[in-house]
Amino acid sequence: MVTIQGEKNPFIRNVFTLNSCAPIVATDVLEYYDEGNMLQAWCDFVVEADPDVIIGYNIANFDLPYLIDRATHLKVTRFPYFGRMKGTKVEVRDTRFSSKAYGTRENKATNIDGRIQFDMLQVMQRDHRLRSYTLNSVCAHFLGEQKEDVHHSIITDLHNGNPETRRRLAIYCLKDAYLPQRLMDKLMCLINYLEMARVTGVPFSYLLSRGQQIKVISQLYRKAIEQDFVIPARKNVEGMDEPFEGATVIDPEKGFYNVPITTLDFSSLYPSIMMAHNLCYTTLVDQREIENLNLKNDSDYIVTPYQSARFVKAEVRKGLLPSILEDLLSARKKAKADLKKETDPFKRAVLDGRQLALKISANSVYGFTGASAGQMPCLEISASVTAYGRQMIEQTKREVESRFTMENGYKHDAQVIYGDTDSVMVKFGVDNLVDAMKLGQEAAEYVTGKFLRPIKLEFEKVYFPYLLINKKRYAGLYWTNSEKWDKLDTKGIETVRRDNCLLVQNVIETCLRKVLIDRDVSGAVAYAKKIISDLLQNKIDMSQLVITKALSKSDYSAKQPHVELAERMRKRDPGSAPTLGDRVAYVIIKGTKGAAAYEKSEDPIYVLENNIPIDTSYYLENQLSKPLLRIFEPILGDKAESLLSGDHTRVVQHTTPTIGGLMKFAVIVPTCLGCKVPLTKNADTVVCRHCKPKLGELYQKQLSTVNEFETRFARLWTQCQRCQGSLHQDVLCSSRDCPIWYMRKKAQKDVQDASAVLEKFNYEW
DNA sequence: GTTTCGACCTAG
DNA sequence: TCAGCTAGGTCGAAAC
Repeated sequence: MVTIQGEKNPFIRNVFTLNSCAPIVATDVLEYYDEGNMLQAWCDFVVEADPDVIIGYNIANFDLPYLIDRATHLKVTRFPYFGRMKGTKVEVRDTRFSSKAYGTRENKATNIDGRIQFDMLQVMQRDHRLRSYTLNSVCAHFLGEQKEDVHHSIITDLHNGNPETRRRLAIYCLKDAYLPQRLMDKLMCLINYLEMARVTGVPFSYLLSRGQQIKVISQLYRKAIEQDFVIPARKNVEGMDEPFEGATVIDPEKGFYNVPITTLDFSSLYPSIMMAHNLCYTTLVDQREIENLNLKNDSDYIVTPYQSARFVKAEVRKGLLPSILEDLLSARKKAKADLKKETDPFKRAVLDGRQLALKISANSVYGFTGASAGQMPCLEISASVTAYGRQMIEQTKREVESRFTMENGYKHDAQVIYGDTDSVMVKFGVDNLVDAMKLGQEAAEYVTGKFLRPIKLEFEKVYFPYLLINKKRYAGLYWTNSEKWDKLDTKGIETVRRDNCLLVQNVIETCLRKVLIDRDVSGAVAYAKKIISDLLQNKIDMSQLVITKALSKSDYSAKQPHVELAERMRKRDPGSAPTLGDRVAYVIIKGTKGAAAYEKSEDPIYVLENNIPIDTSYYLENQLSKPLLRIFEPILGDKAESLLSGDHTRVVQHTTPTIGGLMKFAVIVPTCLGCKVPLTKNADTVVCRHCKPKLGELYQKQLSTVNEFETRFARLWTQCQRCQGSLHQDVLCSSRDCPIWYMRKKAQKDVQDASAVLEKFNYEW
């Protein structure tokens, strides 16, 4: 039902994992035959166990509100009092959180005073960019194990079944509670969040319910009070919402470089600019103040490149922001030093995450000053920072290109081929790593000398070879020492984007590895051709073709595949349809000729259940071809075109639908049976407005298809989804010939895993 | 048929 | 008192 675990941290008494399915099952185990009694017993148990922290997966938006609702419905009036404040009722309220970084999301918030809630789903969504955030896929990603999802619609059946089905349900519930805890332990989420709360001085709950601003504000308050500053309650400045110019991205010299490309980076560029020039609210001065205080240019204050904004020097008054930044960066330095010493790969990942978090926190100080919708926007600071940054990257380019020349005794003229914000990629013209690194070191030191402390240009890595596709898009083999490369680094291209299908990601990744690591261009071409051929012959697993996109708005102006699908799913089953902020998974199915993509998107599970054919040519033309051409064109030139034509594209296998009526229905839905006009808005009417006057026979036909479909769909839970053989247990097929018989194996393993869990906690059933 | 623009996601 | 920033590529629907 619940798992309780003591934490190493002496301040946390225990951590409590919640899964609201559990009480339902517990009716058997605990002999509370009345659900109301059971809920009350659960509440009493929580009070007795007195947890400091309650964790779970999606507890904030599902389990807690569900329990409260259920108790209200059953009139268990004493239930909502499991917080630590006696007499304070636990209540659920709706909130809406909207941020550019985290997206817009409708949330429920439950107050359980005195107990921390830590929803691992929210943690995962904030800290990790994943394609899917189901417990299943997150665990597969981080723990290498998964549970089969139990569709909510069969939970009641499992419960009302027999001891065996209830046992199965109980195991699911236990795993549901156990996996979030494993996840939390392995990623050290709780510890990292506690540290973040300590560093920034915000209440723990803010870390999951609020954004970056509150953290900066909080640090600002801390520093301000030390120096007897009072922060104005709210600055109501008009015209603060005008945009300001950001960073420079140097025009790339696109192409494939089979020579070492040296990368030079400013470390923490924006924070170091703010520190170097003492930029802060407390150091900004205007003409009147300069006159009143008799300040002198250069010796007392500096003029920045943004509209001649003026700031006093640190000797006159040290700014609050620069000292906050110093704290954050020294903490990061320590994390990085620890990282160097640590050998355990997982702790390394954690330390790496921590230093990244501190870096993000430091960077968001600049973002905070530029947040026009925020509490203390100050364009003088943010725009000065970016203006300095632009000057610096330009100057760096000039310095490198003017010093490393044949005229100055070097073997070649250096050329900056690309740069973004705080980095420059330099082609020194040498053909080996040792020289490229030596020159990089020399250049970094040379350029650093041209700037104020603590601004520092660092040599970190060499790319060799390097494929520069466009601004913010490149790939290269990453070297930090000349003996062995570190990794294949890709930026911006399909391998790191989540809005492509896995097929594209894998093909591009493999081709890049073949080209950049194995130096086998013809092998890469052959591989790409093979995949294209497989795709057109339907040999690619559907899981490779699933595309996911975030549903980020509630009102869209243009039609899109994932938005239309979410709407259709809501009509089928409002309970399991994606909601605002969720990622919608879809595949593109065959439809009428010329139909738009948004008419051909479909839920992968639905497609699997109904054996709907996939539009493979869409995947070739709209998903694979352009990314492939982009990486092969710089290498092969015009010959790259041959990838997309030739014998391998000729063999096209047309799958014939195996379940006629079903198939027809599924494919026909998006268009009118009468005139083939796509049905856009009222797809549930099945016939378009144009045809409506003469429904008659056509409508009847459609209705019977609908009926047939619904009957068969309802039976799917007792039939195998592929071969229609009868299922003796849940979704396990009885026929070994069935193409999805492996599901049985998976499920068996699942039971074994869960049994091990049971044993560990000495549960008896 | 071409251009514009909204949406998504990423780089830094 | 909800909400870090700008630059930029790419895709596909809508507008022309």
